[in-house]
This record gives sequence, C-alpha cells and structure tokens, in this order.
Amino acid sequence: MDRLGFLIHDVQRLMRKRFEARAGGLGLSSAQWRLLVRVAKEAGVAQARLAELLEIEPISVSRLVDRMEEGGWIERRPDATDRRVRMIFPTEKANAAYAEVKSLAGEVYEESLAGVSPEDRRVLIRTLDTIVQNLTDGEASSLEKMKNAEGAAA
Amino acid sequence: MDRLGFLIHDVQRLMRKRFEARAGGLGLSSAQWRLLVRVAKEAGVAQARLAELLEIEPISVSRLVDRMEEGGWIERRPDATDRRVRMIFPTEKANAAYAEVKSLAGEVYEESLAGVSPEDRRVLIRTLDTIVQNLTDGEASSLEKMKNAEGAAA
DNA sequence: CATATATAATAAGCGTGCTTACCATTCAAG
DNA sequence: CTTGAATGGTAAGCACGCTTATTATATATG
Repeated sequence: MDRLGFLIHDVQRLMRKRFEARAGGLGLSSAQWRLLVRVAKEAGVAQARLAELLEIEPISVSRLVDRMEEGGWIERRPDATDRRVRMIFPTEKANAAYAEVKSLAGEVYEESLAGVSPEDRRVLIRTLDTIVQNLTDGEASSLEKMKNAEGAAA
Repeated sequence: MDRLGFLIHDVQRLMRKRFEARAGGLGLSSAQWRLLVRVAKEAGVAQARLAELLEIEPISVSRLVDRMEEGGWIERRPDATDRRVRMIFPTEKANAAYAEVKSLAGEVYEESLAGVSPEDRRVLIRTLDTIVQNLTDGEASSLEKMKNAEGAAA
C-alpha cells in the first residue's frame, strides 16, 4: 500500500499525456478540457463559480481563461447586475469540438482500463470517490471516518 | 466510467496537497520526496538514470536537483570515469528525514483509504498497476490487451 | 452618507512538468 | 586520428497549479 501515491501520480500523468497526445491537434489541454465541460453545461457561469466547481483557485481559473480566450474557446462577457463578474460562455468552436473531445476522452479511458473487469472498474471508481471524500471534507484527519464507512467494507 | 480522468486528477491533487501540508515543515515537496526515495535507494545514481526511474524528462530532473541541492537534500559529484555525468548523493539531512517522511506518506495513504476494505484496496492497487502498464508500453493503442487480460477478469 | 467588510478578478512570482535547442563529452566508423 | 552520432546535462520559455497581495465593486453597518 506504500506505493499508492506513486501509482496515482503515474496514472494521472500518463492519462493526461495520452489525452493530450490525442486532443493536442485541437489545441486543447486536459485542464482546458475540464473547464470547457463545465462551461458547456453551465454557459454564463462566473469565474468564481468555476473555481468552486473545478476545485482550483480563482487565480488559476483566471489564467486558464486567459489562454482559452486567446485560443478562441470561450468568451468573457460582463454581468449586467454585478460589474465585478465576468460571465464565461463557450464559443461556437468550443461547442463544435465538444462531442469529439468527449469521445477522445472515452477512448483514453477504455485504453487505460483494457483487461479490467466490470466489477473491478466499479470498485476502482467507488474507491476513488471515497478517497476524494476522505481528503476533501474539513481537510481534517479523517481517521474517524473508518467508523461510518459507507458501503465500503462490503 | 466517464469520470475516471476527473477522479484520478482530483485524487492526485488532493493527495499531493495533503502530503505537502504534512511535510511542508520540512521543506520537501512531493516531487522532491519521490526523487529522494530513489536517491536513497541508489546513492550515486546519474541524473539521466533518475529521469528514467522517475519517468520524467532529464531537464525536469535537472531543475529539481537544482532546488534540492540548494535545500541541502542532495549533492552532485562528478563521475571519475565519465566527465559528462553528475552523480547524485543524499546528504545527512536527507538520510535523517527519510524515515519521518516515509511515515508521513503512510499517514496520508491511511487517511485517503479510510473506510475502504482490504479487498477493495487490493483491487485498487492492482487496477492502477494495470492502467500504468496499459498506458506505458509502446504508447500504442493497447486495445488488443483486452485479450491477454492478466488475472483481471476474475 | 460614510466606513468597514466581503467578494470577483487579476498581478506577481514560485514549483513542477513539458518541448526545443544547445554545449560538452564519449564512442563508433572511417 | 578525425569525423559524426549518441549521450549527459542545462538554458529558455511555456502550461498549470499554488500563495500572497492588489484593485474594483457590492453590501452591511454605524
């Protein structure tokens, strides 16, 4: 179990690399793709809300949006009721690329999971969800969560 | 299954963040810790070999080693037989911190996996290993690996 | 109204990865 | 030996995350 950190790190890096090799021709990085998914589902969202959804800092959204605006993927528009806010909209180019990039991501997932049984896939997703929860809420020690273990000790 | 990339990304980021919150007092980042583990096991290793072991580019090792040398964690020494090579050695400070940081990493893993059964932990590690293999060898399409599925379809 | 606090976005600067390009050195071929 | 390719390391510059600090606007409170 002492390899968990290394494994997660390797998997993340390899999946990102593979995705970007596939989608690189479009000029979309995986971070940009993640943001685009949110914007596609929630056009007009404010940057601060995007930061919440993506669980990154507002400044990171700001820089990401800068580059994506330059790339013609999204558009910043002022909010009529709150002049602090910049609303983010996908461009036509983004909408056109959406389906294709989604399918590319699906390919990468399928290649990653080649040879993994449906049951093990379910366990993987469920366990990763648990880890995210364990590490997210409260930033606290989380050890007491071994008690309320929701459906994990099955 | 279409959340796999997002999940892996989140888990990696959260684990790194938690580790660095713990080990931050020592002045060691998680990337530096990964490198240190290798150097501790293989003192005198060349940077190019480190790049292979860590599966990052030589230039990344170079910059990392720069900062770790400044931090007093490692030492560059010339190789007597090949003047191109810089051999990397852990300092006393690094050796002293090794056990402690290893235990810190163990804590983070345990917190991450709170509420996850031993069986699911095994599946997690095994599946992550499979993903690394699928994405590593050949950089090829890997889809044909669904045939030789080693012990995964159980 | 005036002042204080909170919020949205950005700026500056750092760490860690990358690509591309460049030296210095080694090794293989002629 | 000399030329040329391969190898080890680094520099420059980019993407994407972060922390800390700043500006502009909104809102709450005196």
